[in-house]
Amino acid sequence: MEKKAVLSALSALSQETRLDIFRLLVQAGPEGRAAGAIAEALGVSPATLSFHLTQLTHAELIVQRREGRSLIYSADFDQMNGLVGFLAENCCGRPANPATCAPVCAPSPEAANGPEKAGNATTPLPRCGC
Amino acid sequence: MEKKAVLSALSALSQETRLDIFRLLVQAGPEGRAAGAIAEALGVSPATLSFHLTQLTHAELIVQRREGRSLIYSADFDQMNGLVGFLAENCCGRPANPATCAPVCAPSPEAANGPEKAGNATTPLPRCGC
DNA sequence: CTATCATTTCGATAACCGTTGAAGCGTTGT
DNA sequence: ACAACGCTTCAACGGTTATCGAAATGATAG
Repeated sequence: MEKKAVLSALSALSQETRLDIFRLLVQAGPEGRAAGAIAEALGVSPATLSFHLTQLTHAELIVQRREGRSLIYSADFDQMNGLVGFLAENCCGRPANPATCAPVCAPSPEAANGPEKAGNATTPLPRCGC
Repeated sequence: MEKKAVLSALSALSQETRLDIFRLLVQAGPEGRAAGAIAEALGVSPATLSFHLTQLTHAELIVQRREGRSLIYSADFDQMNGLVGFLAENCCGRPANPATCAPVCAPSPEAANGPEKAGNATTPLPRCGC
């Protein structure tokens, strides 16, 4: 993923309404949601929503398709993954130090279910090679 | 990680100079870099750099410490991880669909070394529970 | 204690961003 | 063909942000 693309993705997500939209679509999965449904769910005016959807689309974070007279938007998961990869790239320099960069490279335990010990570095961490 | 914190982190990173600074510090690891060294490495004026370092510090993405007459800045890896976790939270709704959200939850193969098949969903993916 | 060095703060300017109401465009149903 | 509907585009405004030179701060070294 190129720096320019990452920058526009971060720029797009750095706005509360757009972050809400994106997260809503991430949680909605590939089925996505109609523009009107998003507007209602988040309580924003159609004009404002359209503006933000354009921004997110231009940042290539979401994708549009037509269904009847509605426009359905859904998250672009590949792009989202590329973003994370870019930030963690070459983390902790070389040689890598598992003790410090492990949290970045390994999925967070709190996102799965309960909090656990984060220090079980038994398996290598694929993202940065720690 | 709270939405407000995520928002200010994204906002801080959505600016080219700050993204450069942060990535430089991510790659520098816990040792960090002096403000002057960062300014030289990125070719920005001291005043401008200081402004951006303040922004990143206020977003809690980086941390400051003193060493001799220099101020050393380093990335806050916990915060970075929290950011990623927040974006992927509850991805693809319930029930989760591994086929579509796997790329988000699993570390990207391109960041490790060479590109591989991304579809080997043999083990469960901890971040979103797919 | 003074000089020097690294970094920050100040003040001002120009560019960018988010929001809104009104108007426009394409699609559906009668 | 016409009216209703969903959504987007337009034009304009108020607020925020990035950048710079100059001056101030804080810490070290001699």
